[in-house]
Amino acid sequence: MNLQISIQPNLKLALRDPEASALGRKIIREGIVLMCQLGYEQFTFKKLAEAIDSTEASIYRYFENKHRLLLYFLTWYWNYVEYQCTVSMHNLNDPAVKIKKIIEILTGGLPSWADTSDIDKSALQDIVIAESSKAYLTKEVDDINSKQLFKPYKDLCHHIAIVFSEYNPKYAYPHSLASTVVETAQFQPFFMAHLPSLTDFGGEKGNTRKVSEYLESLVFAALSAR
Amino acid sequence: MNLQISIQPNLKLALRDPEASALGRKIIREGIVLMCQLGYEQFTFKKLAEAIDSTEASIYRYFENKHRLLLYFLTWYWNYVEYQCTVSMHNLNDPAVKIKKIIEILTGGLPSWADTSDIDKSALQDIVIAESSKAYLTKEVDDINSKQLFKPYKDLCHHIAIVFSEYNPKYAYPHSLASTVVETAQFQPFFMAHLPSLTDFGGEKGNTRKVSEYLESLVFAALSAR
DNA sequence: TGGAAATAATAGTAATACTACCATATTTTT
DNA sequence: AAAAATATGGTAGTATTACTATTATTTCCA
Repeated sequence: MNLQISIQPNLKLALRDPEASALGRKIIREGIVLMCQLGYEQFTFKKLAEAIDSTEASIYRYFENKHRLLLYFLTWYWNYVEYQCTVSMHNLNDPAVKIKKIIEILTGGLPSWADTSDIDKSALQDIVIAESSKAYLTKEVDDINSKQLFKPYKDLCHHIAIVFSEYNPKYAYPHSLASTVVETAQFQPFFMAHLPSLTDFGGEKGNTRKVSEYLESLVFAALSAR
Repeated sequence: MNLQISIQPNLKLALRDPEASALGRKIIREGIVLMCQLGYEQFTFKKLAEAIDSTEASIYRYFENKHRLLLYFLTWYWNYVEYQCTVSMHNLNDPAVKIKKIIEILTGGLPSWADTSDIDKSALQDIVIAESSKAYLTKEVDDINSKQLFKPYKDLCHHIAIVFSEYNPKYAYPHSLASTVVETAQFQPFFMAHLPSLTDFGGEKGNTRKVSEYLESLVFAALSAR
């Protein structure tokens, strides 16, 4: 089973396929680590070029700008989550069990099994938590959306919404609940680490189990109401 | 009753009180309109200076940088929401009614009654929706938090959490639910406008009633479960 | 009316976000 | 194996951003 196929990001994101060359792969591998360290705002192509012993101009031949590189990272991540969900639910029938599995995956609680890529998934997840909103909270959002670049994220939410509807076909807000859950799965760990008074979870780093429990109780309550 | 008193932002946010001078007031009034138009990334002090017929250097005497100006706007907004909540709930006893009122205010569905300020609240609300996450999704978050600059936001969430606990003292996640609701009240309208497939609400602009209904059902389900 | 403070006007710096150009290395095609 | 195409490196350069500094002028207010 080749994992690469299913997590291949949209090629429109990049000017040329970064997985097809040594330099491209270095841009992705090291880019993830560096953006995680510096944060999106402080991250620059110049710094990345220094880190991988290349030049700014060479990186620009792969990605128009750092926002596209961020989108590439996020696309990789959402495709990976989607893939994990698909595989995990392959032989599950009970929607309740499926929902629990989805939440476990979303909060990163599922140990990522070995795959062929050497992406630093922990760094990638930190990027998703801290930067993913910046993918769409921009004036370019409609333009980017019209190029289908949010498709993996929207598809994931849609598939989650379908499982919610399976559990309770009468529920009126499956898509809103799906996007709320996906967003909350990023925000609550961030709050836990930096603004703990916005949560009810102890400061123990990586207390993702608590976040899962909260989300489970929220989802099942919403889907079971009245 | 003087509204100004209760929505005075933390003075540590600004180098000098912008409400105390004509230039300062222009920075705030026009700054809100311009940041709403351009978005946080494209907004610059230089552009604002041109718009108010002043200079970059003069604006820097009021705010260290544009991130602090954004924080000032958000602080104003959260103080305003907190004030609206306080006044609205003054003679309410039923926690269920209080919760409905809070959600109505959060989604901006409550017509803002006349107050003495001439702030463009519609533009301010657009800024909150599109930019508020950028206040804390930065590597400076711990530094800013240690200066208490998120206090109004955290206080608001805390007060909402208290009302949730009033409704159901046994509920285990009042703070997480409060921050989830406040965040979702911003994200769902954004999705509605730009990524409608992430919601279950028709594209009719300003369909805040639907967002309120979704949030009400979510909150009451969560607080009433089992 | 004199002094302090605020603002304007101008200049300047380092960094960012690119674009352009050319030489060289590598890969692909024939 | 030679020729052609493509990828990369190296260097430069531009416009904009995010500031800081200096001095002159205006406004405030005691």
